[in-house]
Amino acid sequence: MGANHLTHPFAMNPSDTRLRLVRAAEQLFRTQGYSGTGLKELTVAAHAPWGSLYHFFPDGKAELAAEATRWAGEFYGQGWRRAFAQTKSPGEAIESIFLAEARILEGSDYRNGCPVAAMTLDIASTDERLRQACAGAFRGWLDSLVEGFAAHGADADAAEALANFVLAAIEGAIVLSRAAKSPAPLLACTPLVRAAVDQAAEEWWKTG
Amino acid sequence: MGANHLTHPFAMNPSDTRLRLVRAAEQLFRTQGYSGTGLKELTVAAHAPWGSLYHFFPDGKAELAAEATRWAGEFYGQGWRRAFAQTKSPGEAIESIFLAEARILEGSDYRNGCPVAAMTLDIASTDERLRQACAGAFRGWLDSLVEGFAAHGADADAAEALANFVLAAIEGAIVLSRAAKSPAPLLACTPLVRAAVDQAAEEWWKTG
DNA sequence: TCCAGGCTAGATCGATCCATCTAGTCATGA
DNA sequence: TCATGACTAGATGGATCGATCTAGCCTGGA
Repeated sequence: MGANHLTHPFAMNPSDTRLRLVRAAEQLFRTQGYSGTGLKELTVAAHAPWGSLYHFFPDGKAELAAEATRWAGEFYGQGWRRAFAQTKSPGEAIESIFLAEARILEGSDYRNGCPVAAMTLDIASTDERLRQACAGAFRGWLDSLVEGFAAHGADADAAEALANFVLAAIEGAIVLSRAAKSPAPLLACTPLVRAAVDQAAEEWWKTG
Repeated sequence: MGANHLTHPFAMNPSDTRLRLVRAAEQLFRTQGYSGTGLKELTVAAHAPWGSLYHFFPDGKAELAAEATRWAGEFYGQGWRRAFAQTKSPGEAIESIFLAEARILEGSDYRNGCPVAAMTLDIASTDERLRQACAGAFRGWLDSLVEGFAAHGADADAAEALANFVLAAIEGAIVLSRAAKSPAPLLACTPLVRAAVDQAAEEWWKTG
């Protein structure tokens, strides 16, 4: 194994076992849901020993799921912020986000949907703590969208409404594409969502 | 088997135990997902004896789920067709569908989401037969929307794309509202989706 | 050199899962 | 009246669930 008596600043840091658990959780929950994923299966996928799971997450499955949700929230939020930074218009940014999602789906044989949506439909009604974790992740994504819109002159209310609309369209289109095992629903939505965003942006431009 | 020299038209009909099982399945799957729902719990909710479950659905949970999905598909599809029949414009119909969904969520403390979406995220990657059942239900809903749009002069391609867009927005908005335990996301989407539909309808009117 | 503790490793527990099986009830029609 | 089969009823099996627990490894610091 890792015989590193490292002098390293990361010596007593989150061993990468912990990170592997979180990433395996995110990966499995997004494909099979929360209840559909067993912890045994999860530790095997993470190449982590069973005992480590309860070492890092004493509260068990729910705590791990909350962490995976938080992790996914930050990860995708950053990607979306990058999409806005690398494009010239909000519409362009949204389109790139949709197309990126289509690639993720195709590349995973339509398995890798949204981990937060999967968790929400699975346990939002059952586990209040996890419901809040999901709500927090969605809120983070909404914020990244609102930020992007505001940077192009949108006022707060309009940006919030448009962000909800865009996020809903993405989440829903992912579900449809997974069921259909085809990128068609996602791709069909893309130009329509983009048109709505472009139109809104034009409005901000005029009134701003 | 089909020994129906029946005096009674309902002689060999689904006893209502079967229907109760299907409805309980639809209800529980939509709130807790497929994997998150136990058959024991389900039979209790349906006031059905355990043995009846495997009498009516010899292939067990998956067969019951497929039937529940089909049932939900037809049930909601009819509701949507009614929405088009009772309104004057496609935009109005879509708005009424969104608002009806908001009422369902509020009335169930944000438990009753979409049963088909829940099934999709839970087992679309695992059980091909159930994935197809989900795809079929979504296809039925898309058809009911396409029909409604076509009745107002939309051409086939435009109607299909718009239907995908509308259905995705509904499904996604439901997820967001469930996570937030608030009708806000759904209500924020409504006017934006309606605007897109109204705009498309105006286009059909001009070109038609 | 030796200790403390972060971490690994897996045995094991009771609960619950889905499915099967047997036995019994009841209505129907010959 | 009696046989048939649809349906009810629940005990039971075998697998798997999440969680707990003990034992031991390994490393960095005393």
